[in-house]
Amino acid sequence: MVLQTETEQKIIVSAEKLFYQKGKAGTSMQDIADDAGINRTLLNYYFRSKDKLFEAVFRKAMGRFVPNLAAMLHSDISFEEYIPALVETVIDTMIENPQIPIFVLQELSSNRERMPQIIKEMGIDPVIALKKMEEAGVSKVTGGMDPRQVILNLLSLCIFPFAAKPVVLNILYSGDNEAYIEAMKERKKIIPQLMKQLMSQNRSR
Amino acid sequence: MVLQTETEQKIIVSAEKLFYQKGKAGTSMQDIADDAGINRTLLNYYFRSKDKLFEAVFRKAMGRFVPNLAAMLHSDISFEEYIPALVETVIDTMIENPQIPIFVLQELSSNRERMPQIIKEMGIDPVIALKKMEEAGVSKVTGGMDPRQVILNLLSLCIFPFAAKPVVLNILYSGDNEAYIEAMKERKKIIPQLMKQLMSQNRSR
DNA sequence: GTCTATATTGTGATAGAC
DNA sequence: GTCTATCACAATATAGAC
Repeated sequence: MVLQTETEQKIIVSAEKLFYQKGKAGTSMQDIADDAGINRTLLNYYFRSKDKLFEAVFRKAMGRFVPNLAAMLHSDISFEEYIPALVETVIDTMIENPQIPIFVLQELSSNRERMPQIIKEMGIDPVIALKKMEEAGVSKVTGGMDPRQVILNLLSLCIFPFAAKPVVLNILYSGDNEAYIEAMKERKKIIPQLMKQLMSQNRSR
Repeated sequence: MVLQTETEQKIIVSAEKLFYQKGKAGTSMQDIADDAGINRTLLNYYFRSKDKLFEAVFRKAMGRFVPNLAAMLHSDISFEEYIPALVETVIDTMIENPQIPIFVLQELSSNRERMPQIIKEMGIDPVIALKKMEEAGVSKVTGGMDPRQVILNLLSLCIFPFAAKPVVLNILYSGDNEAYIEAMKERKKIIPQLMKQLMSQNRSR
């Protein structure tokens, strides 16, 4: 994975671009070869099959987010303190590659058999994660609200505006990409504030 | 659209099911015919082409949400008061068809030319919408926070947990669909509360 | 490693019999 | 309205020359 020929890299770059935008089924090997400016059979030479090539791209995409989420779920640090850094990392990663959330979610939903397997491979054990969350004080801090709802709120606020980029950009920002990006950057400050408010609000009731 | 033969209905039902799950490119006409238990050529007889069939399914899916959102954006009622009913409607619709959000978002992102056109056709004019929002007092209520960020927060909290259902279900609810649905129903109460807190919190600063 | 040629299967769509 | 037969083409993949 570290040592790659120039051709191999060109393939990965084009495959990422097209798979992200049009999905696995919507992208042909020919499309990728054309985009990379190479012969189509080279894709098979380097990756053997479309499935294998896709898997490589998919795992690379997952790998940019899952470690961050896994770190949060397994962390011993106070959940509340962990939020700002997590939000910053996740949003920065998505600003670089806004198509990843929708890509990953779509492929997971059309491929439900492999889901649990991939999740496990990525190092997330749901049971342990929930236990750690409570140990780390999430349920105390949220004043009785199900910690899973808190996590859901955080993830929703971070990820959705990117998953829905085409709609958000068009409807709310009139197609102005600069304005959209600025708004997303602003959310790195907004979201931790909101989470803090929500959690302290709940605590005081 | 009102009077449909039995065959036509079978086609739509199967097409919805498969397009929702596997997307346009991931679904063949044969897949749909098999699922409906009819001959493949009947799809062409009734809908002329795959594009036309898909468009019918897509518009039907959009039509379940856009009117609600458009009603909110164009409404004269106080934004704050409008929230609980909107959240209830939207979440109930998604509980019925959890695959729609990811389906719509994915197809919009792989088909960016037609986007603005369809949005406009559905009766949402971004410029008017934003103006109406401010007239309706959104920016006052949010105490200076960009009203678009408020809308984004609301939509994120409502839609994301469904768009990410496969992940959420597996990681947070250990694959227990009953528990997942219960949690989603609970959000019909949680989200309006959160929004209210967020907006009054901002106002008092 | 890179190309041409080719095998095989799948796909959307239509014509025409019933 | 529904079927069979058929078309034109695109898809993945491999064998073999260079």
